[in-house]
Amino acid sequence: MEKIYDPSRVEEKWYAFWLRKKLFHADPASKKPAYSIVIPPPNVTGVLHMGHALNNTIQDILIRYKKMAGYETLWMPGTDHAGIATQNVVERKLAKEQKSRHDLGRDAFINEVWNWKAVHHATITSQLKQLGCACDWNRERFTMDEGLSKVVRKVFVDLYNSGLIYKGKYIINWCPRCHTALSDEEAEHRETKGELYHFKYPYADGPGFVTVATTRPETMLGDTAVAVNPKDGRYTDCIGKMLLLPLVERPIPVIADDFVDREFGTGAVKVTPAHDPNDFQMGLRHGMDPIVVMDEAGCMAGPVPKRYLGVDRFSARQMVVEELTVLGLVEKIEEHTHAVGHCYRCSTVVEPYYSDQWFVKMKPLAADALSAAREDRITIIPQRWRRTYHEWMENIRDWCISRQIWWGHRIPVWYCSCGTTIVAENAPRACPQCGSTDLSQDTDVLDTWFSSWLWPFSTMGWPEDTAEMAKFYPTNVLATAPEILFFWVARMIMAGLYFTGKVPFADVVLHGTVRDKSGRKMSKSLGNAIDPLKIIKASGADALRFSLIMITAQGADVFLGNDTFDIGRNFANKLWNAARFLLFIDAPVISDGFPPKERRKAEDRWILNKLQLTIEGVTRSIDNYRFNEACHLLYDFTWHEFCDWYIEAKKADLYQTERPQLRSDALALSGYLLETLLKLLHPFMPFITEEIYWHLRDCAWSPDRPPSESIMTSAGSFVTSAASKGTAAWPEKDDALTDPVIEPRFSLVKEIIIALRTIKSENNIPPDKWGNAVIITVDPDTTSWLQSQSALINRFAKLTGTTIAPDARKPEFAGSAVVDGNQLYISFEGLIDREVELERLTKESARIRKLIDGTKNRLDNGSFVDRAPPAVVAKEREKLEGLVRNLEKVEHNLSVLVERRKKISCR
RNA sequence: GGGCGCAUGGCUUAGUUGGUUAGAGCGCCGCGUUCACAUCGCGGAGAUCGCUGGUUCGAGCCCAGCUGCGCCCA
Repeated sequence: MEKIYDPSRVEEKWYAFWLRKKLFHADPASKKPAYSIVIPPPNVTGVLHMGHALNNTIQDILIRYKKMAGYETLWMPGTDHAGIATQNVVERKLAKEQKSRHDLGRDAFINEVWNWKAVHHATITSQLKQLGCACDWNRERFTMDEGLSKVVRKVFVDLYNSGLIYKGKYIINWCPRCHTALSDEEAEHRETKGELYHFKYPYADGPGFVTVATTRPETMLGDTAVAVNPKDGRYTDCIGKMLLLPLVERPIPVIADDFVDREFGTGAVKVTPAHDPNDFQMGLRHGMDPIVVMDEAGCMAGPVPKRYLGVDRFSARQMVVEELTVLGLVEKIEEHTHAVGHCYRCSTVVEPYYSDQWFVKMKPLAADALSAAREDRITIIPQRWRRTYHEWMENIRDWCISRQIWWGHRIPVWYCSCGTTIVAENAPRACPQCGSTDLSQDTDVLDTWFSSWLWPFSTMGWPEDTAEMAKFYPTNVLATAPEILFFWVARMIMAGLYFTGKVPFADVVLHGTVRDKSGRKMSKSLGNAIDPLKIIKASGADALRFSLIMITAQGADVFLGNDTFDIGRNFANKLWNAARFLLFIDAPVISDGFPPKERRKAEDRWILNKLQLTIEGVTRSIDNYRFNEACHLLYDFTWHEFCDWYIEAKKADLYQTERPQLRSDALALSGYLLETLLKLLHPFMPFITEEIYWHLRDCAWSPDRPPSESIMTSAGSFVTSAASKGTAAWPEKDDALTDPVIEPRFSLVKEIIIALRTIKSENNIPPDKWGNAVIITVDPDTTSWLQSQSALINRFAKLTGTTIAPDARKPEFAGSAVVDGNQLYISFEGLIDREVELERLTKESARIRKLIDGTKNRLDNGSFVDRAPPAVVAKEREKLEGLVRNLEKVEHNLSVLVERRKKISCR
């Protein structure tokens, strides 16, 4: 074993081993209880980023933990065709060759995307493997594979036949760059600085004008009215009058509508039904036909003055303002900040656009999904997101599912020249009405989420009654980011309930967003992304995973810097070296098995008790999805208990050769502790734990264990059956090894050691300098207890000896401390610095006084004594007693120092 | 405009039903390397828990208001 752990030498080997052993393969025929997760499918042409790393590590922890705990686990992997994003990527590639998708034609273009997919698909999946993900790769799915495509068509037809899918002309979000409609969720609203323009619209017949305020001058070319609030006294007289729309010279009426906000601008707004969602609604209420004045590229078109034709919408805005200025119709221009929709794929400003699209009626679907959450048939973690989910469900709007792109599931609708619309799973041969074979399929494709929302059951073979559906559906957990709560999670719940009658998962675990140190979202375009693969290369997947999970509080955002991953790297190295040390004790032979109770020493009892608490805590934390808590427990136990105290304490037994049994016991205990620890750590750090476990198995400790067994499936303990519990690989708390009595006793020893070390350190006495300590104990029980631990104290505090007695003589001049009433003294000839000691003790005395004051105040308060639970009061009294006792002794030591100083200065 | 969340040492933070001497990691200071690990060990300094008020015997934790920041939806 190398002195420094090198993950690059072991990770690949173990992943291959797991695959070879088919450890990730789920068997639907298994008798074990099922536990399943479907992966949030990453974009098929994407690359692994930190968000994926966090998301998939969480899933992997759950899967490995449950597998070890005896479940038949399925982690369903797969990828998403990501319609717009993937099409954009391939179009960009074509653009470099001076080609457009139209040059290729639809079929050739789609072919091109499939080729691209074939090349890049391996990237993301191999990266998930590098991360260590225990996915069942034999079941890997793709949203556009044959089976899933069939499900998409079936679902479309079903919803259409049930009246839940319809086609119609409505205003939708249009991306002029991607040339497609977007759903409301895909239009991101961003606060944008702009201007509020005040334009005068003159009356058609006579003098005067109405001033309207708008943020989008270019749309005025499509105005069909000006609206005011009927309750707005300023405009009462204008209602019903006609205005002459400037530039276009079209007469438009002044209408009254409650929707108009009297406070906004001038209280009069222009109405453009074809280019604003609110105006569209107003248009419907007042029977106005929308006038479309832009084309699909966002350039002015339709019934606009000729000079505007083909002008880009933002240039048109300038033109309109300039021309109205010339006409003297601009009253004023104010700065104005408002929310502007941007395409979530390309950030282009979205155009509200009136066009023919397909929609899903959401209200009927939402009702069930809402009650599922209300009735806790589904749990959202952390809980605070529940409300967000409820609110979205309650105010749900219809879902625009048609996209004017080529890459995706083509809408299964055919039109006949006779006017008949045919909605069918498979292409019809002829029109059922007229028999014509001259049919053309709808050119649009479906929103990618229209396949994603079926993911939890389409991947398992629905609508067939597959073994997978029976065993693994519904799934247990969905782990994802809150950003796609609406896009995906809510819709999956709706689809699950509607099509399978079941919520698709019991728990939704929402984790935070990965950010850089200054709080900005990590993104390629910002250039602040940390590449998880670089981290894996440098420090290993285990270091990446452990660091990430350790610093990620449940549901909270994560802030990553370049040094963040040192946590996991250093921890892995610590673990490695602890194991290396134990395995280094040459030819470890366990002659006598796991030591029975009477052979266990204080440190053994203490660490075994701590281990049981750790098993319990880690298990509970994972069950509650508090992964960082589990990491902290494991980190602290491994480093600050197992390594810092236990192994150090055990060195005495391990290095000696006189008494083989002591050595054997120490090895058996250490072996048991280490293997249990490795198992608890395995879900977080799969590679290094498997590697060390293999080293353990490979030595004399495990004569009966084949080295081919994985830590994931290795039940019980190989050290000895005495300490093994359960039949699963995941450790269970063993009540025979808990020992609550030892904890305070061992803590006292630790505190005394720390106090002695502090005296030495503060007085600048080199740690290797040996000396004698005196402990004046507080009672007989403590005396005998500490006496039994004197060897440990001497070794840890690096002392030649310690005198422990209730009436021990205290040294003439010494460094001192008080721990639980026990007085500690170390006298180093001429080395104790009086001033240092004076300062230390003064500080200590002040600290205790402060605590005493607080405690006294509480106890002097009559109502506290009367009203607080007696146990709390008793505890306070006890605390006060102890503090007073300590203070007296500290004060005494202090006074001795002061006296000495006086004497010296008198001389 | 509506909703949600956050504010704890220099930095990042834990603190799950109110009673702990408020923990940790990084950074900092001092000492230390034959005997697992310098990706290390030992010790130390550093926090009136954003502000104001309230509930309570008792508030980092509960309530209200304020300030600042973030997110979501209009």
